[in-house]
Amino acid sequence: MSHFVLIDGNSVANRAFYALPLLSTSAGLHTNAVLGFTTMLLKVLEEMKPTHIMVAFDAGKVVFRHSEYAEYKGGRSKTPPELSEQFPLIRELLDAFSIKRFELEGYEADDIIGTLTKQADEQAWKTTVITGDKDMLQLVSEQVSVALTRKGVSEIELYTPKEIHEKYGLKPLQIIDLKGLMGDSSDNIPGVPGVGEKTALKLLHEYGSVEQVLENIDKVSGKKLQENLRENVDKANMSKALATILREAPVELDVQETGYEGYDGVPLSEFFKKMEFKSLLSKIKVAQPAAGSEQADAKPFSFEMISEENKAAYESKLTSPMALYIEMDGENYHHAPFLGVGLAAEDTVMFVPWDVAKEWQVLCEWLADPAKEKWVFDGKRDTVGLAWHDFAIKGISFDVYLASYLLNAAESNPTLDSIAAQYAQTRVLSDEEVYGKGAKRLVPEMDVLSEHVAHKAAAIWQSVPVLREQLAENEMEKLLGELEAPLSMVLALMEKQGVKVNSERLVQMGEDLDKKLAALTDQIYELAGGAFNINSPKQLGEILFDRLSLPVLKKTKTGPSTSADVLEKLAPYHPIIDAILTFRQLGKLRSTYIEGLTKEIHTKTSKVHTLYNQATTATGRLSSTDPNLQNIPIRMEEGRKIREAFIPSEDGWYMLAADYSQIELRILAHISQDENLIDAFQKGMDIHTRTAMDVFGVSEEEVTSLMRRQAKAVNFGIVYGISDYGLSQNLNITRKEAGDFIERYFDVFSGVKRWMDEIVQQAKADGHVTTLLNRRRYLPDIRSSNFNLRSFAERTAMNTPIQGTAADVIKLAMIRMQEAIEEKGLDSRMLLQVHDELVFEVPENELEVMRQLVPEVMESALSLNVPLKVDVSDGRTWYDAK
DNA sequence: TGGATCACG
DNA sequence: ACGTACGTGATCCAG
Repeated sequence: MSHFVLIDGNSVANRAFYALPLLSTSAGLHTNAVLGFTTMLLKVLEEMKPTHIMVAFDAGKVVFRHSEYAEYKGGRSKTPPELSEQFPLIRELLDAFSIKRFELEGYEADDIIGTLTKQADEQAWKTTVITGDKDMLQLVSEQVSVALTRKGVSEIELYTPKEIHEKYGLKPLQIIDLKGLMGDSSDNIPGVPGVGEKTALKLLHEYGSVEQVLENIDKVSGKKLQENLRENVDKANMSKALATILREAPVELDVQETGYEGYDGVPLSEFFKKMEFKSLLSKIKVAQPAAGSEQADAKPFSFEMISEENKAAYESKLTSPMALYIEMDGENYHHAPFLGVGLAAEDTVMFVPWDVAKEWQVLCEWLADPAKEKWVFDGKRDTVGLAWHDFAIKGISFDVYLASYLLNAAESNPTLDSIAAQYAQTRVLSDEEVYGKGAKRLVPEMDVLSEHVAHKAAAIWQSVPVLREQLAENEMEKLLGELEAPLSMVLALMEKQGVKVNSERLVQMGEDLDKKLAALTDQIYELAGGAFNINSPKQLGEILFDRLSLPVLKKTKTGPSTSADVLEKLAPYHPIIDAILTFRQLGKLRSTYIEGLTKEIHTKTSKVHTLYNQATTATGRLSSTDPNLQNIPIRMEEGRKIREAFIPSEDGWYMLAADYSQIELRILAHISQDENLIDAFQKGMDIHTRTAMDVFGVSEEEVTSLMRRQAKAVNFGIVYGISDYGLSQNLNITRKEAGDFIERYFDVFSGVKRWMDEIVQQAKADGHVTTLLNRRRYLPDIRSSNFNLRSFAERTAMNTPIQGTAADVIKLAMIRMQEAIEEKGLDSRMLLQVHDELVFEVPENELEVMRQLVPEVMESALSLNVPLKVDVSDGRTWYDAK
């Protein structure tokens, strides 16, 4: 049966460009979009086996829509030169694949594809459209499916009328009405103001089309919505017209000419060589032994199932290096049962059920042998998981999880299926596909499970050389090898060690809170004149703004805001406000920190064992979950008491906390080279007081507490990438006043101003910013013509080098600190990291040593042109280490 | 499941 | 004119 595949070339190239790090050949030619395009093509050819295939491109400047609406696509950022230069290469690529490409002066790829799918419908051909553009869903029919690329281009999601109905409750053609109502900022289609996806869907479910909605405005619920619709009838109609893909373009293409019989490996491998796609070269040889032969496909995947009986025969297969994946039942590796072990090398793939593995002496020795190199996905998970089973693992020499995160921190928490799609030939199913999700989650039968795990191991094996190549290209080998990889082993120790919790203390605090909350609840009901759910912003809003007629100062998408900063302003109007604020505060302590924390206490150890996520944040910081130990209260005294429940795990020991003082501003001083800021730190001054002196032009004695508070807010703003609006919100002053502060700040700290301008310029030129240790963050919106997107990216460009370098520094300090503890044979243990703070438990006889050693190591982690300063303190509980 | 809120740096 | 502070995670409600 025929299968016609139509590819939206511009859309796929764009997606690929922004999803992959900016790779280039040794000659400096950028190739990331080409690589993404290639990966997608190989996948489509293999999985869809098209009999006919074609790629459409936009052509010419004047698209017919422009004459209808001058702003069309006005919101779209200019194509960056790094991408433009790749289009000719993509054309070359298609020629090498012998795939027909097509463009039509004055028309977009959408319109060409729209026209061809109409013909396909008429001829009843099975057709699949590949694109990243959701608008194209309007083309779906019984004959035509649309495959949307996801996660860049590495995954595709197939839509037939059934999926569209399931997701939106709409017929494919109603996608046009959906866009007409909600608009599309990326194409600058305005839509109706105040109507987003939810409202648009509600309206369409009721009335069916834009026209029907407009005819029935009077019946629509919601006064504001009616008003918006009435005032924007023209906009809605125009938006619908703009969103409609043309299906009558003058396309003169004989579909028979797009017939596809596979590619010739010779020109393709030539092209790959030119692009320096070394890893893909091997792949096409396998896929293309003889043109046209049915046997051309890669050899079927196979692996060895290891059992008690046959294991002896595979002892010699445990080589070095080797890829290793440990499958566990669940996310939390402190508890998750082990299911099995996948192993892979050049010509071996094995699966060992855990019951077999744990009794296989040779495997356990291999795991513990530091000379046997292991390539893994998340070595911390393996290390901690195995430690709970009393097994050791040594010799982890490459971690694809960390490598993939460094190459693109925007894709947080990389999964093995997406890594495989980007860097390997083997396809790995997502865990959700194998296990199901939510209540339906189930460990599958052994045959399914073993194959899944075997694929994972094989994918790790194949990914490593590609990842190594790309890390080298981006000069991030040291960042991985000397920072993130050793850090993961330090974090493994900290997580496994855990922190002892005094649960009696928590219970006691919980009982106190229960009493106070009960009293507050009565008081609030009385003041409100009836019972309601205080935790529901909606119900609370009704009480405050309807029944008590308090003024609405701020709104959220769903109604009037009841957030703390608004309530604080309302406090003078009514006594209920203070009661609500206290209720919220205490309620948070009870639910998150008493009940939530108690649930996480490990029954055997009476400790909490957090999970540090090393591959989540865009800036390079860690995050902590289950429980989150990086947001334990400290600012308010009542909350701070929670820290009394965090205690040393050995009798007579102490908690010791050490935090960097003003690390972000010190880093700013270093990277901006601002003389004034450097001077302040070299003189060891209080930085907020010094800022107040300079900004307000007063002497140290004349700085009032208000001036210092305002200067402190300005310093925060500087680190966040300042805006007058943000500062005015924070300080409750006018925008003008905030603007004046900023101006005066930049007068005195002109080096900071210069650096901020430069870093934004640099981000625009490179498309990314970096930290001192060359951690990289891509900022695709930095060239956007959309003010909001661009401003956000600009602030990020200013903040990320600062926050990210601070993360680099403390990570380095943690590695040095663990080394120091081991070298000196100390019993003290590192327990927690809270961004700029490290917490240890320390035996009494090591207190003196640690009070010296910890600040010394932390302050010398990285040498800057201002000193780093660390404050250290200790006590019987975490609370007392203040 | 997404939004609002609030805990931390 | 636009409408925001930077980075996280947990809990609760409502649809």
